[in-house]
Amino acid sequence: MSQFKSDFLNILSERGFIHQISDPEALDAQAKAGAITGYIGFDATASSLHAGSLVQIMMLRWMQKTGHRPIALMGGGTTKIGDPSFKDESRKMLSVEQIASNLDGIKQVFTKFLTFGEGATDARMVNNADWLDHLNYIDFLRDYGVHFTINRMLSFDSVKLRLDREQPLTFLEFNYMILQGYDFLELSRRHNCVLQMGGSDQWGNIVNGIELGRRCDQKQLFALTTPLLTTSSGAKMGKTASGAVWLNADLLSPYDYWQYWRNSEDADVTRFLKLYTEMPLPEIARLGALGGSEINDAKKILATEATTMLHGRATAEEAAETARRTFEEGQSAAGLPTLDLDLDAGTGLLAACVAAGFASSNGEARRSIQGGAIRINDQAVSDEKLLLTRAMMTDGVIKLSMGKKKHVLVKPA
RNA sequence: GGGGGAGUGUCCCGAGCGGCAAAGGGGGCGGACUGUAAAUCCGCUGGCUUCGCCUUCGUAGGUUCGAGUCCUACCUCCCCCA
Repeated sequence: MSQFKSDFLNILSERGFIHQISDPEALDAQAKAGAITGYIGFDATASSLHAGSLVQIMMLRWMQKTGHRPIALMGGGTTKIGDPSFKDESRKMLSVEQIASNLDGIKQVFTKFLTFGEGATDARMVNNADWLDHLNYIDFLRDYGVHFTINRMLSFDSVKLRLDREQPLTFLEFNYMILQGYDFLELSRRHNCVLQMGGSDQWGNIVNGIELGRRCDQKQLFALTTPLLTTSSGAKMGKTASGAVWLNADLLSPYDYWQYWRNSEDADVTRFLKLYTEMPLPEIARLGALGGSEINDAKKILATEATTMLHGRATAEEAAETARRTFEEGQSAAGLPTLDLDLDAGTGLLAACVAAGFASSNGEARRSIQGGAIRINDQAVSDEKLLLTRAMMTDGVIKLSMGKKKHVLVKPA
């Protein structure tokens, strides 16, 4: 991609955020000429965002850092519909109460990445329920429905998956892209917002908004999408076996968050450093060039920097130190998750494994033990009927582990 | 309204002459090898008080010693005709 004139696009481009831009030259010129306003929408489908949304959040942050004004749009209204883009089946409908409580959970994370306020480059948080909830159906159809043709909407790739699979695409969901387009128009009118960013799966939806802006207000709006982010082996960002990589600390501890980045694949390190940290590019290039086992140092830096972005420097360092003692010295480092159990009467090993989250049933725990996965104080155990008692404690705790990476410190209740 | 087809292990895809806890993938977890990586190989992948018992194939009934498999009704979806 050629050099841009604006800092904003240059940085996004160099760091690998850009997949497509609707009219790069014109957007670049506007961003060069003065502060622009751009937004990204977030739907409230869960009580926390996960690592998959991190790229979007970082884009908003860069936007602010380069002198522009970011808007975080909460999908209080659109979540009631559910985005069908590239989904092979419809999502369960969320209750209004559920959406409201999800929004509360999601909001907190933005304050860590953005500075909110009323100033020219202060970030705003708005909720599309503010305008979507009160739309008058007939008026809306007459004013905006005329600008959309079914012919065109059916041509979008985002709905093809559903249609090709002969899965139902309800009229409710089909309206999602219209409402998202309308959001863009509304933000452009209310906040002079000219840019919508999002994942590449959002391209179709965003372009609809651009179209609407042109037709209704003769105004040029822009789209900028990020590449679909996967790990080198093709897994989606932000999902692991044990579930999503949540950003809220009450759902995923800073230690586990640090571990997520630490376990990145070699081939991803450079890309991730660019996207998920603010480290200067020359430094990243140096780290990325490390070969063999030295790249582990780069991964530790990635983990600590990425965790710092979310949880702060001190917490990140603490997670790094806990990991260092656990993995490099093999100690039962304080800072590992702890678990209170009855050690006087003794607690069965199976129950302890379930309580520690190593297994979801006794049967699963039993199989893990038979497979040699469970260790007590770093000694493999094979007796599934074993009782955990005070006699096993060293330094007041029993270290219970599964595999190389999962450890819990058991304390007397 | 008429005709045809589909719904399988609560992660997904998907086989399944009436004997089935149900083939095979993918994914995941664990082990070996390594560098807390990748690749490769091996094991596990419904629940329990585990020599056995219990619950699973859209839902509810029925036939049968025995039903994911056959019959009936219903639900949901797809296609064709009206």
